[in-house]
Amino acid sequence: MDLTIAEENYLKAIYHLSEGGKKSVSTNDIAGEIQTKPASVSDMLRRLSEKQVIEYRKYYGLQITESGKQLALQTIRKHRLWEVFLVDKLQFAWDEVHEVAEQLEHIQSPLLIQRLDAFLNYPKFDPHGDPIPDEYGDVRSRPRIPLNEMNIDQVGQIVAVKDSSAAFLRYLDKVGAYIGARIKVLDKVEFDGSVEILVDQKKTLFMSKDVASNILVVQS
Amino acid sequence: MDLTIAEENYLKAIYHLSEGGKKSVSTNDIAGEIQTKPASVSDMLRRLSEKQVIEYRKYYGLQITESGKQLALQTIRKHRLWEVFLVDKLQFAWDEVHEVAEQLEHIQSPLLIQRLDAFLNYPKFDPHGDPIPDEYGDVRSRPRIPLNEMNIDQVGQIVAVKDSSAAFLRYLDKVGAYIGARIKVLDKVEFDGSVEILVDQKKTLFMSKDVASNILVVQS
DNA sequence: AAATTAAATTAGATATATCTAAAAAAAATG
DNA sequence: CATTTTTTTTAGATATATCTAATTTAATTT
Repeated sequence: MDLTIAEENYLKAIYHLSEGGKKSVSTNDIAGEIQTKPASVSDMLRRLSEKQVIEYRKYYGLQITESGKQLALQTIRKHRLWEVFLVDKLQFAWDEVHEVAEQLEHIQSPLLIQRLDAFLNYPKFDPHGDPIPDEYGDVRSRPRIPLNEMNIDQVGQIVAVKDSSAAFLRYLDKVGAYIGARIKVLDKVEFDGSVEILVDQKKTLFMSKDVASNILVVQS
Repeated sequence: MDLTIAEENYLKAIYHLSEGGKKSVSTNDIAGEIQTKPASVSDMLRRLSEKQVIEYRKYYGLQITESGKQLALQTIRKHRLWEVFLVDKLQFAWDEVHEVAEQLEHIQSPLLIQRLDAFLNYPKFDPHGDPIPDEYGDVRSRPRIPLNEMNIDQVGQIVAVKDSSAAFLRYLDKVGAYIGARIKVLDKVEFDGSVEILVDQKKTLFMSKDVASNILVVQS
């Protein structure tokens, strides 16, 4: 079962929305994620359903099938491997890689991905800290919590951001926070939820609850 | 002026056929090169003409424009850089790279190609010995002649093949001829044009005129 | 529960890219 | 130079992917 590029993009969006905790994925949600109109989504859902990568009942809802999930995971695997390549080998900044990886993820060649994986030394996480599924679609993710849910004096490591808009990524870069940074919570302000953290045992940083809740960490 | 992937492929084929020595490029030639039907070619020629990458007069013929040539050269540049990447970095064999490079050549990101070029150390030739155009479309190619046109006792180096079909490439590999091999012409048979060559000062090889005329060499 | 609002789908259009079959133009042949 | 053959183009169909506008279904409100 081969998917077109558009179908791959829809399926990836559906997978992300399904995993995003939401109970059901709506046509509007998908339209928002893909930057398209609900009418186009309805059309595509019918096609994806015919290809059996989703189960779909009109006006009711949809569910991604096991084979659909596997296909989505392989696309995600390719996307994240290419991101590692761009950052590690071609000196891209971690907030510049998304668009190019969106194109590269659709290249079809199992051998290419196998070799790329080896060339990059089998990375387990992409430059944003997101886990890279293996060739069987298995993801070994560490438990991650929003920074604002850590307690005072706890230490951990930034592993990802929820909102990966270029604007937010640039903001993080500017204040000196980055994926992989080791942090310690120095203080939490009760009434507004803002936090004060120590980055790499050197720099003190103050951030609003809005910002802190967008940063995901693993505790150590 | 942005081209679709199909348009890029047609334009590249037209460029190759134009450079291939032939005085005029026919609809049938293009259909053969692209693996499509003449009717589809006619349609596409109209579109390429509208986008001003070719000049086209129905039933008469076509000419690639300067801007068309530049676009084709950039696609070829990308294709060949990716081939170098696949062979040098990912251990692909030189007869395995074409299909994947056909996909990778359509990735749009000037920065990516700039960085890839640097990462590969600004290669001037691809794994088949074909020259890589620079970012301005300039190609510095060495004078190349078919192997069967060399004279007895002359020495040189294999730099490319005319017919790069997988079958032919595998044949070459099998007999021990490869891009970069240093050769010396030991004998030429007048009546059938076949040649006997010494490869890397070790191995003696006998080949028909058909094979020899498909192998391009630079003399030294 | 009827009326209103929101969400989702269908109908119909457009654009790309392809095909087969038919028609037109150019080239080759007797 | 008229006829045949080849080449090329057009006409009409199909498939993908998208849109706007209209319709249908579901959810919400009164």
